[in-house]
Amino acid sequence: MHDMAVAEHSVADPPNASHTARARARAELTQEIKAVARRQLAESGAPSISLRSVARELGMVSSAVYRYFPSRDDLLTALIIDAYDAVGAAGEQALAGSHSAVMSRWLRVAEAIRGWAKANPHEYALIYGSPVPGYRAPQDTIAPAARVSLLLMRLLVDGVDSGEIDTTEEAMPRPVHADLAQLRALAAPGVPDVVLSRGLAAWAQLFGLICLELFGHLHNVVHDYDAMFRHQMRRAGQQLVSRG
Amino acid sequence: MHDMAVAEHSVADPPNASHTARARARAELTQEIKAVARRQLAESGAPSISLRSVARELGMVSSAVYRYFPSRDDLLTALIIDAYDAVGAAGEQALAGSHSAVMSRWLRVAEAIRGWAKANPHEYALIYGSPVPGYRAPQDTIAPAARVSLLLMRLLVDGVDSGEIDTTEEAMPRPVHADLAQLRALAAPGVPDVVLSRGLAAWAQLFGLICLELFGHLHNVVHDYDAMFRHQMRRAGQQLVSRG
DNA sequence: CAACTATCAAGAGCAATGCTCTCGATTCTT
DNA sequence: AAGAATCGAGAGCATTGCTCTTGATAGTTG
Repeated sequence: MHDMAVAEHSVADPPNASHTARARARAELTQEIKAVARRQLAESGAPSISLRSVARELGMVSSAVYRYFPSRDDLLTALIIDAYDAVGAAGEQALAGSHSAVMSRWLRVAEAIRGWAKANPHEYALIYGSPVPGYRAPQDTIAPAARVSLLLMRLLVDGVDSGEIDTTEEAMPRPVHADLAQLRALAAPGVPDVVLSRGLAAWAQLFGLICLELFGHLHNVVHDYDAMFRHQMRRAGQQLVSRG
Repeated sequence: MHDMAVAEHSVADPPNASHTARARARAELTQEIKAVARRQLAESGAPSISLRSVARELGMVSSAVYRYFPSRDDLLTALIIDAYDAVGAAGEQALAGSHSAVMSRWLRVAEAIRGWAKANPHEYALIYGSPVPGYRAPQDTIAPAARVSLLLMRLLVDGVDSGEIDTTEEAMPRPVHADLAQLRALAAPGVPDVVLSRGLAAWAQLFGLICLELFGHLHNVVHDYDAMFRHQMRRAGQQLVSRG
């Protein structure tokens, strides 16, 4: 659908890339730049990533970096894409080859996403916190962003197929039904409105809780974050599989 | 508890404040600076608030602003406090003098908070998005921050008192119980664990959904945001008052 | 009222940033 | 082997946050 294949070099590549010495050097340096930037991100957050200090750390001059990323925002966009990919991978790995019950898979995905978020708080903030540059959502980012959402969708599809998820119909406002119908057509064939709606609720609860925790809004309220998260996600999972 | 009374001038006031001409001028200018900064915030987001441009707009030189706010971060902190206050006020006003059912009051508060968030997205991002400067949470901010949370607490207390909220006991992990017990002692006397737990779930869902919507994570998924939000909050309210 | 002190706006200045442009040198293509 | 594309380096510009000094007020105190 969207051109996700590129997503690597922000500057146009030479038409015949990939095997000349220069192309290899370029790919490597691009990676190195991202690596240094990612380290700076992890250490002190997105706002303090500076092209100049990245260049300095790599022993080159600042203007040289612009050959690889046309602007600071493009560097950030690259990091955003990688972060989406990383959290998606973390989620996927959490239930790789596991065909256990929907409920336990839900718990595993939730823990995996939160685990990644706590391990990389600044990267999490970069993608799920306030949008940093002037409200960006370049096409390149939306495909990797969807990766983790598709996990939940697959969970819903499986749960409906196996009968683990209660599909008792329920009244639904027309515009809500319209949105859910489109979502079903796009990524969750056979999943009825009620289940999709409960899925969104669980999703919001998952990311809402992580945001509240990570951004300090539960300070002095919750102390054993692990236990609270597990407990909340267990409840969320119950309400996901069987309607309340 | 915490020294919330001050919260206005970031530079120490002269001991005999408030009625000399100079003190009045200072208070006015402090407000003007905040006003201009808030406008810049609303227009183009927190990262592009610059002390220099604020000064320029007020016809003074940049160093003069430092007499009123010792650093850019202190200006931001002032805006954060005001934002917390504003969202708190919005929530309180939504159910001012209304003694209707808990369910409808919950819906009203939720709509009010989201309404404020959509009207002031950058201010919302400032307080509920990624923490901007180096992980700040000065004492001055935590009292205004609690203001909106207390709304939900009062709702829970009222609902339990009136019997509108189902209080059937439920198994609860020990550490979760410990946290909830402390929360109960602090702000929700008489509200059992189950209800507090469901309250946190509703809270997470509310802010999670607003974040997802505001930060663009529901783009191309939800189109009628109003309807979807209302629907989700209705469900959240049902699960808040009666256990699922 | 006079003397003293605290506060203020203004200006110059410093280090750092993002980004642009030019200039040789290298590398690739034809 | 000639021509074109790409590269690293350097200088430079506008902007930012912040500090320090200076001279003019406004305030307090004798």
